[in-house]
Amino acid sequence: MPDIPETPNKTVADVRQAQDLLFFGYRDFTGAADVILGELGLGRAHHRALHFIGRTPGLPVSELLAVLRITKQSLARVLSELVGRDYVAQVQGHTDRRQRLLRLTLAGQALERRLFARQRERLAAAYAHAGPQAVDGFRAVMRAIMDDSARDYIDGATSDER
Amino acid sequence: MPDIPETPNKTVADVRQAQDLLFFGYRDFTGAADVILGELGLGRAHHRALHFIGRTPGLPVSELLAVLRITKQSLARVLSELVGRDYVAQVQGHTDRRQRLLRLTLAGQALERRLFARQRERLAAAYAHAGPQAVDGFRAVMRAIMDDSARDYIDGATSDER
DNA sequence: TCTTCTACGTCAACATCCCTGTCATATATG
DNA sequence: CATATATGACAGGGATGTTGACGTAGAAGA
Repeated sequence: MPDIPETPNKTVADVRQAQDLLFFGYRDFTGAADVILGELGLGRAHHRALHFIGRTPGLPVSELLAVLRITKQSLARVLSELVGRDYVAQVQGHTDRRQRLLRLTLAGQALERRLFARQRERLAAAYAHAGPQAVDGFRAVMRAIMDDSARDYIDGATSDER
Repeated sequence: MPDIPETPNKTVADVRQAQDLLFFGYRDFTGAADVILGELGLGRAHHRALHFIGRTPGLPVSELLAVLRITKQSLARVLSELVGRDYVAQVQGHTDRRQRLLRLTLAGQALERRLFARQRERLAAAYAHAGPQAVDGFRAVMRAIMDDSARDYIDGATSDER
């Protein structure tokens, strides 16, 4: 299998390196919040839900499902626990009353801030170390790696209330 | 809780954005290989093991454990399956015969290349779109985000045989 | 109004991947 | 020989994901 003509060695090395970078970077960035999550008996799935609810207050369940790309049942377990512990509140939609619009409670906001703080420390240090130009490059590459739908979501979703 | 003095809004927005970028970017990059893995009845854990074994042929089990940061039992299941399917070969260490040095078989190399190809397409397009300067920035930021130990590993581990 | 579609919740059953704890074996090392 | 290390294996459990089926409330069109 000659992969030299189609795939220069440089590209191969690039991809291997990118795999490494993404694996370690993602692991250590997300892992920064694990201590707090562990204390509370929560997992990363809870963190992800808190993040996206905090990011877009008032989003309906269906949208959160689409963003996380997990099934309704997987989310239900996580979400019911977050609601049960009073981190997340559900209110009936105004235009469509079938919807349950999700938002963080005050306790949920406080928790998310705690989780956030750990990741903030790490990221702020990394950004400062790499410099603003590198940060722009990081953003450009990460945006280009993800699916179109994810990129659209990031672009469209401001912190607008619904 | 006044977070304005210590944490400017700009930083807060940066961290939120970085969470989004890393979540979607990592998900879609790793997900690129899922189709092939699914066909073979393998999971991402297998892919990670194949990647790091292919990257550093002849590494002992203990080192793979340290890199992946999972327990011996978690790895054992994955590894025994890869060995059973003849994707990975174990050879006794020469200097320390207790060690089982891991390397990919020819079938393992072929599989890893297939998985690799999917991620390569996505990454090559992203790198081309973002440009070389952005790629440098991406690398700098990802390196700065990860733990020191991970950065050391990346720096030290070339594709040297052992 | 009646029918159909949509948004959501829930239950059962199961798969993957991770964990802790314990024990055994082979080999290295002092 | 005693101890430490590298690895393998077993029991049991937990978090997170899956598919499939069913029910209810409400929206939306014929």
